[in-house]
Amino acid sequence: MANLQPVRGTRDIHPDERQRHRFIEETARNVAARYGYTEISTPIFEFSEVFKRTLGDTSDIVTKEMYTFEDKGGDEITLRPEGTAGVARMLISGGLAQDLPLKYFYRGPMFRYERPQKGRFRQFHQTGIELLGVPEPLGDVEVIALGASVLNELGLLSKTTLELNTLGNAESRNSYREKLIAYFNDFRSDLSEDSQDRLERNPLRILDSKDKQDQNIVANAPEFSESLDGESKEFFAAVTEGLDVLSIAYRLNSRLVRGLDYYCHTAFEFTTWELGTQGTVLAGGRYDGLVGQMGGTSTAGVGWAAGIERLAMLAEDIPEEVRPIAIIPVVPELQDKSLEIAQDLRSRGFTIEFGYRGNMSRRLKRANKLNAIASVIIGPDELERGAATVRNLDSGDQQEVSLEVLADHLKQFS
RNA sequence: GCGGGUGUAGCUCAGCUGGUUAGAGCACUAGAUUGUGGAUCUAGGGGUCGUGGGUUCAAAUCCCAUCACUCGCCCCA
Repeated sequence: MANLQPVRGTRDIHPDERQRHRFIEETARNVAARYGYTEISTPIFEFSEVFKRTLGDTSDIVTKEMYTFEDKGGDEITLRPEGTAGVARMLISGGLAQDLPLKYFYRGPMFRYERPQKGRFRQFHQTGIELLGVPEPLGDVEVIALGASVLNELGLLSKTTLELNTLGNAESRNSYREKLIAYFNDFRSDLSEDSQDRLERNPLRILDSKDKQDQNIVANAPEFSESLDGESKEFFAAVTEGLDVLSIAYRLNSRLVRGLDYYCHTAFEFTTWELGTQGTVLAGGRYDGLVGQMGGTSTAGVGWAAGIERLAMLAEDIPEEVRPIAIIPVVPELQDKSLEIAQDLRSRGFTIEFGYRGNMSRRLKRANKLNAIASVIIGPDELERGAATVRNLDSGDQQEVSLEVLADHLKQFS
């Protein structure tokens, strides 16, 4: 514990930023609700197996990014690095396969042991949706449309590009994989060190390498589209058609691949150019193989996850917190009376700040700093007449108001 | 895990090639203003110069290590 700093890659979220996060979460939750998605939450840790079995042994998440530890009972536990595996596990352990289709929304912290960077943390937050039990391309369309709606409501759709690709079904993907390996093997020694490694573990990854030399080699690599079989092509065509119907703009990107093993068919990413290298803001795809791989009855799935920190960095029009009304006793003897009034107003739904100490001037200063919209000044003179002074802190106008109608009068400020 | 940059007050930073008690603006506290905030003026509090070691008569300043942050690679939301 060095100097009471938070653990690397974790941080405190102060009120202003938490407000931004909450706005994003609530927007996503509301939009998802309109599509019929209801909120769930799964534990933030699971048996390590849950992630190992589903994410694939070759993914970086499993090989180097998991927060794994043994608990006191000797079980191997992992803090969740993403949300989908937990939802799939929930489907199986809850016996929910008979209630398909299911539509879930979730939000919460995720954990990855990575080197922190802009827009990347060891504890970060995602919000996401999962659509289970819909093998039709209409599911992909709905999921992408929902993602676009969320970005739109956040005012961020214009700052992003939707990139779209298909990984085809399992057969198509395997045959493409073989063609790629054959192709890249001829250039093996010319590939970057990273890509030589990828050739063993995850050849599709070479396609989006940022190395110049790699890109030259990739330029002539076989195209995915040539390996797609009839079913895969048809599926993808239906997805793009649906997006066209909804006028959702996309850019086909045959180099877009996914790090996680369970994806098939549709893969998509909403990317921004405003966050430097961590530009992916909302991404997902279809994962029909996941539930089966985990040991449940094979169930179709599509979904996405969005990074809340990243969205928060982009979002501009965050609604401000409710502005309080300050109650200010003019003399110490009126503290109790003021407290009663404050309590009464709070019970009626008003947001009330009660300065704790100091003379009137001091309390007004404090009210101003709290961005109070008005103050109710409780003074002996008015009180004799059963009234208080209400001051509008934006305009400076003030007037005497009978205590009986105080609450009604204050409604103009909420 | 790998490479580059940065670390001085709560915040933004100044402090030249080492030289006495380390500075500014903003913020904070108090007063001018014993029934009126946002402006102004005055006074005040606050810093182991990230941490540890080294060089030196002398280190915020030079060297090494370490930690944190940051940008990029890997990977990803």
